[in-house]
Amino acid sequence: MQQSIKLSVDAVVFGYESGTISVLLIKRKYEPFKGKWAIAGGFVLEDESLEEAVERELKEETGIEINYLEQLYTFGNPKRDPRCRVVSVAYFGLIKPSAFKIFASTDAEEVQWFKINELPSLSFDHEEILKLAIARLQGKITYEPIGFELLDTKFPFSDLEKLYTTLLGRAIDRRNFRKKILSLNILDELDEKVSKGSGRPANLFKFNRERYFKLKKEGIIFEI
Amino acid sequence: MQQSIKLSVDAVVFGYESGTISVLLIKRKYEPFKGKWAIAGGFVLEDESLEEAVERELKEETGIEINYLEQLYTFGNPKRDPRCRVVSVAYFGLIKPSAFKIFASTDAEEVQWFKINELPSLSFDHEEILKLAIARLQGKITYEPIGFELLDTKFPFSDLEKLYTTLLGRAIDRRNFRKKILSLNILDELDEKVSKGSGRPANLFKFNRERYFKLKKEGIIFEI
DNA sequence: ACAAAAGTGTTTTCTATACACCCATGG
DNA sequence: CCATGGGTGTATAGAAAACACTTTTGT
Repeated sequence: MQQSIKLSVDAVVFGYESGTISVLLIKRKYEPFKGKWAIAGGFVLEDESLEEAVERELKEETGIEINYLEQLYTFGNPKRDPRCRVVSVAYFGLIKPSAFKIFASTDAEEVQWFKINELPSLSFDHEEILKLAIARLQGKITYEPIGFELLDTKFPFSDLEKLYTTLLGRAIDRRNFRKKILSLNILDELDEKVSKGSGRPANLFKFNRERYFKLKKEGIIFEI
Repeated sequence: MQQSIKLSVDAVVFGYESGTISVLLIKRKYEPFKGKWAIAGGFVLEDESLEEAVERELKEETGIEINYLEQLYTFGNPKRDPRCRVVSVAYFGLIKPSAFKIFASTDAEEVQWFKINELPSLSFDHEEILKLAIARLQGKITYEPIGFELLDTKFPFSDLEKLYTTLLGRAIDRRNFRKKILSLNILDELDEKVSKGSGRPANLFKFNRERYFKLKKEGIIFEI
């Protein structure tokens, strides 16, 4: 049996900054879909693992290096690529946009952050992939803590609150939220304050790595 | 770039009968791992979707047709197959063993149900795949109802209770469990009884398809 | 009558939710 | 002194958990 299916990886990278969730997209330099936006990705090399492939492609096409990536889903519709049969393993990542300078190279003509409610039309079946990724992101916050990968190392509590508000798409009770999060014991309160121009300066917190990842593994039932 | 990665699908099929969870395995007819046990699977054909491929392979190798299959994870370690680079998309299925006659054919020399705590050593990285599948099965019951695919159409309530006890690996409170499940409104009580030799005969129930799948889609938070 | 499995309610405890005022700073 | 965002406690309602006896059948 001669099989000639190609294998690619794609990465949906989410970033969070000042109250909005964005996705990193590239503008394709070559056909098919030349000039159209797409999520970053490319073919897997023969001797690299899938994770190595996503990380390499992300680096090549956008300049970012990411430390949180998880497998999302594998898309194998025979017609998803007009050229030939391409099966794509999609990944899902979270970063702080401020931590990296994005720049286009290789297959990308341009790289840009798009707010998730202001997305352009996309190449291939990337809209479907993105839709699934967004659903997963929203689902995640109900069973594990989120934030470590998206916030600065030191942050005022309101940043975390705003992140959750944004992800949930609705207001949350500040007092109950604080109670809940603090009871999880994943934050360490620092002896530092930060002022945002006006108002009372906020205490800074940082995630306690160890307890954060422990809780993430165990899983929580998280009702906000 | 000339890529020669092969793509396969594998299916972990779980069955439940009289208090034990089993997995369907095949004994390999050819090298590599000839004579060793493995989960069913095989290469994806060029013009079929991944789902079509799993269903075909399952039918060919074991004789079963399954109506509940979901994608589990894609395994892409470069060394997972000794012959060449093979990336495998693993699926996860549930059936009632009683509903099908299993029989070996094509690549399988033998097909057999194995209790999940009495597994033989497996080919390739199939132990890893199975481990993940078991974890997923256990995780599933916390956020959606389980049972429709695993139990007979008519069953006494104690069957469902035993299924949960088995999946959770611990005892549960019968009264609270019954209250919880009945309040979900996914069961219809029948006007039939069944006796198991001794003891009071049990009322039979069946799943209400519509409400079961509706709830499955919505998701539940399920604490037993 | 007894062994074996089915069926059934109430109380207690915990957790989620709703809700409003004071505090610290900058201008 | 006022505008702005930060920080805090209590009361109520609802859900989960703990818990034991009665019923129906076969032998």
